[in-house]
Amino acid sequence: MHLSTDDLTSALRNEGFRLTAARRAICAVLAESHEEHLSAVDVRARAADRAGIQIDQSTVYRTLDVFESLGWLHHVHLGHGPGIVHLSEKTDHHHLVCESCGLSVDVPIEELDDVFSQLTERHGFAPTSMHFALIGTCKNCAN
Amino acid sequence: MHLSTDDLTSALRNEGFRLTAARRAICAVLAESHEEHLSAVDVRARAADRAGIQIDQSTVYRTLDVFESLGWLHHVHLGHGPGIVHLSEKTDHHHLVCESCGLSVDVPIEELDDVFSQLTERHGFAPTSMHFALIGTCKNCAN
DNA sequence: GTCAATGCAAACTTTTTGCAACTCC
DNA sequence: GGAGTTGCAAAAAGTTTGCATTGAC
Repeated sequence: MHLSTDDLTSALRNEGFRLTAARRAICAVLAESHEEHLSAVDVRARAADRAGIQIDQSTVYRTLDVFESLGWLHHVHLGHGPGIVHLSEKTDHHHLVCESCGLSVDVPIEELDDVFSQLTERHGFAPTSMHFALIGTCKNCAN
Repeated sequence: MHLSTDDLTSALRNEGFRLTAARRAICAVLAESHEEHLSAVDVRARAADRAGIQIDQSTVYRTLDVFESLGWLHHVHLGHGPGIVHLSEKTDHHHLVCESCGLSVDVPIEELDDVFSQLTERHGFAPTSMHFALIGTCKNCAN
């Protein structure tokens, strides 16, 4: 169900990219970051730590770019500050961020189908990308 | 209906802030930027131009911060790049940005009431801030 | 005269880029 | 061996901050 590190590394190879220690480590971090919100900086720290090597931040950005251009990865913005990365295979979801407590809730995109198709009907606009979070107030903070 | 430059400047004074040439010019630019999407850099350029004085970018940021902390102004993100500013009095609206052509459509928040209250019912989450645009595909680009 | 506001320069954060050195295939 | 990758250093973009000077009231 979830992509493994090997899935990612061999897919990279299949696409004609070279496998380096840095890339292997980054693949591993992404494969393991199931529900986490990791920034590129986080990815670098973890990958370097995990593989016991040093990896430059620019290498991470470049590798994430490769993944993103292959459509395997997306980055989203939950607020100001760094974007966070997501393997695309993870169930597509929108991010709802509570402006009061900062809590971030993932809502599977299917659950927004009705909501979004209303938008499309009324405004001819079909939301396609969950690139920016929706900011609001969560249940707890509403009380 | 719309706030005038004088509304803004005298409101500033009433709040105990000092009126400077820079602030007057910035107020004028904001009051006149009805449906436009101006960044802080745009505001600086226009205000300086309009008043025939030089205004530092940091002054603009500081003044916009004052307005924002008074709740008179919001800044929103339509995509990567600079945030854009809005007087709060302008009808509240959400921004729909077409990822294909870049077109940005403003949707009055009332028209999203149904859509958003569904979200609240189902996910206990009430969207309150239009801080980030919704990214998708517009009618034209869908064809 | 005081204190808020400004300009200027410098720092900051996140991300991108140029380039020589390296190393994967 | 040769092209794809890397690290390093520097730049870029947007925004924030420190501080001495200015100017509003």
